[in-house]
Amino acid sequence: MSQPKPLNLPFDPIDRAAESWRAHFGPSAAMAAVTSIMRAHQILLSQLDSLLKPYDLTFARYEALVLLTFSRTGALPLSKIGERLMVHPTSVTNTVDRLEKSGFVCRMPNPRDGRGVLAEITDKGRDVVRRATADLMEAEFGLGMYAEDELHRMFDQLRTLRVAAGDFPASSIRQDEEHGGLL
Amino acid sequence: MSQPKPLNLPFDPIDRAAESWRAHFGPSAAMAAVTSIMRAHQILLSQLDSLLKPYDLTFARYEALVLLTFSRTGALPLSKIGERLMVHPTSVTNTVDRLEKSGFVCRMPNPRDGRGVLAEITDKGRDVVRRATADLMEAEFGLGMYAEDELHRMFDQLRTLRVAAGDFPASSIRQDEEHGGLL
DNA sequence: CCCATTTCAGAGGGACTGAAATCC
DNA sequence: CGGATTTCAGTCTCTCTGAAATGG
Repeated sequence: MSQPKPLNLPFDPIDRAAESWRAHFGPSAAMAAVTSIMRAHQILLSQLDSLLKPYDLTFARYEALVLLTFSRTGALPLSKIGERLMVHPTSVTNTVDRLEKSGFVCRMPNPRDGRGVLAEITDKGRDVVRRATADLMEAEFGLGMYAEDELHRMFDQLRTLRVAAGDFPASSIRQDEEHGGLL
Repeated sequence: MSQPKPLNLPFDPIDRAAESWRAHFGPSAAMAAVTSIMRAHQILLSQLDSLLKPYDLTFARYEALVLLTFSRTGALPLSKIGERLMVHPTSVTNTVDRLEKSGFVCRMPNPRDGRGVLAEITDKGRDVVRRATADLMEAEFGLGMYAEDELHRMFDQLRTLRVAAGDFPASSIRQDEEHGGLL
């Protein structure tokens, strides 16, 4: 990932593909939607990663570091990190390896479970989170073209997909988190 | 990528992260939205890729093959493929390499430009597209939990991001493609 | 000569499998 | 013992950079 590349086509490539799709296979709103999500992901990830590059971070590593910032003691078992960030155990090991090499975390034995390992954020790690977060919020996470209520609607809309995928039960959704209405 | 993994948390990890974010850095709807897009991408890609795996295809390779199906002659210059699919030239070479090894396309010299190379879809390629497409439409591209108007709104909403990223000009958007209203 | 197209070599990140070690 | 946690080795796909070859 580097630049989001301007692309600068004279037309919408996804819309054009959707038209061809309609002609060949019949209408499929899902095809246009899924392709849009793929492209949105690519745009956002490349913007965020190039923003974080000067800090020797990727978005995945930044997320892990922020999670540690949020924890009371600044330390979490790797298994907990994987659960919260929804990534594979071996990916957590890899992420923590890189963060450790950068000096942002250090591994500690888990005093409450001899099997476990804690990743603990260092002062250097807390500092880099502060500076990187300021940059990300300034850049509005690459979503500055949306009003706040649009962002809430996007969150609500995509949550339907996450619930259907079995991430968590719909029953756990808090009432005041519903933004799809007339707000 | 393999399974979308049930995850089965008792709570929404993104919502929980958003709450912590609010407490530490102040409210940021953008953070929750961008994390949702990341997770949605992960869920959809793993579902589609595991669906396409029996056909020796990934979603990226499938997209290229479909693009060739849509072309009049069944052949396109690699540069055109990269432009339409929004991928790097070297990624196109890689994609076509794999499709060629699977026997789904073959490389031909471009009769209209000695520098160029055409990727031409084979009969075997057309056949695999037919079968894979049937599977994908049956699975509704992993978006079967949404009504059609919701999918249209999602497309419209994400198009704003793609326009802002410079993919194509807003002025090229066709009027009858607007679904954000009262449809 | 400059530019476009494509390929190749190499690096990087992320995600996965399977096997092993360690400890509950 | 079974089960959980973590690591390691290895594979895979995609993406990018830089350099080269070819031809408009």
